[in-house]
Amino acid sequence: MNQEDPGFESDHNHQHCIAQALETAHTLCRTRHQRLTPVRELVLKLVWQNHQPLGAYELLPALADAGFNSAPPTVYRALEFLQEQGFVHRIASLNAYVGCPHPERPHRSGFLICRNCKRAVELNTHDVHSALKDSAATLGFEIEQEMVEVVGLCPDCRTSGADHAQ
Amino acid sequence: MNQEDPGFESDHNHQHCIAQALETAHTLCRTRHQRLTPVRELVLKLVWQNHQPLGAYELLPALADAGFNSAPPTVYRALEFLQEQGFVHRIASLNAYVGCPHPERPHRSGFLICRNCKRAVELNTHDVHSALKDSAATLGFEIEQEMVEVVGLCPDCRTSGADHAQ
DNA sequence: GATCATTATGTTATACTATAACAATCACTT
DNA sequence: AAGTGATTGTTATAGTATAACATAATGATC
Ligand SMILES: [Zn+2]
Ligand SMILES: [Zn+2]
Ligand SMILES: [Zn+2]
Ligand SMILES: [Zn+2]
Repeated sequence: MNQEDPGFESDHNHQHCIAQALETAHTLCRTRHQRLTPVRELVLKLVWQNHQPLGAYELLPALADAGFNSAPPTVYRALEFLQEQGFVHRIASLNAYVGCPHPERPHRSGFLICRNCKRAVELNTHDVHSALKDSAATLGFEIEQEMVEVVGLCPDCRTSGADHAQ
Repeated sequence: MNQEDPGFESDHNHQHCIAQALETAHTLCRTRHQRLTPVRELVLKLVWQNHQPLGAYELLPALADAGFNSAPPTVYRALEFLQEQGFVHRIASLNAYVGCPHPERPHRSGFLICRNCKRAVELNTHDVHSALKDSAATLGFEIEQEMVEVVGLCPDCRTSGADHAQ
């Protein structure tokens, strides 16, 4: 969303993304008097392993490997907490979860999702929100949450000729 | 989306909405050489029974009553056809389906969804799309589909004091 | 430190949503 | 009438998410 965010640039140092996300989460939890417990931290780390949204059930094996209970409620509870804190977003059209690069302030999330490589990049939705607010105001509707999920082809997949029909 | 669409006005003649939707569907199917079979027509009618999105499994009892097979594939196939023809939209955040008032031309759908009365109103997403296109262009992303789902309070539910926290 | 209330996790079961696979039937063309 | 493709019936299963209750860990209070 900011200039320094990697977007769809595939050659960034992703270990840095992960380390940064974990550190931010720790800091925010401390100031918010919330607990980033081991299982929550692990789920956050797993969600951040790459920029592709992960389904809840894809996380369970790794939880089992780490010695945690790996029944669905465990991962869903962790994901619920992480969402409440703004550390991850749920992508409804994929039933999947992805790390948020800017959890320090709550925001309306929007995503560009590549149908080929499956990466999802969070979008600055300022202008989209303005447009939505106007439309909603016309109808007298009071916005509380927005979900914007755009599917298409990322720059890498366009140039690599992956633009065959889905 | 157009001026004459009811939006959140609850006192419109909804039988007219239904009749209109069915007639439009019949006409479009004829020109498109598609078949609006009895089960498809029934599902379309059921989805249009009100302006609240309906889950697939909520349609099954009515299918059984009408003498159709009421196993899930029946309704999912009908919904798939109706979506392909643009007669209904799926709302991903609700796992639910709602009739489209303007199936005559394909369009990117957006919805305002009231968290209190559960009604969903389709939105003109022209300005939203413009904003999205700009953001996407900056990142080199090629848009193919857009999903915009906004949750909040409709005018009726705001004035009737239903604006307690969810 | 012991007590207590609160929060978090473990565990089992189940609800909800959607599709796979194959058989039977229907509709249209030849 | 026969053949072909589309549609529907049927059974089974995959995939996603939560309910309910037991147990354990945490943090505040005495
Ligand atoms: Zn990264
Ligand atoms: Zn891609
Ligand atoms: Zn209506
Ligand atoms: Zn309402």
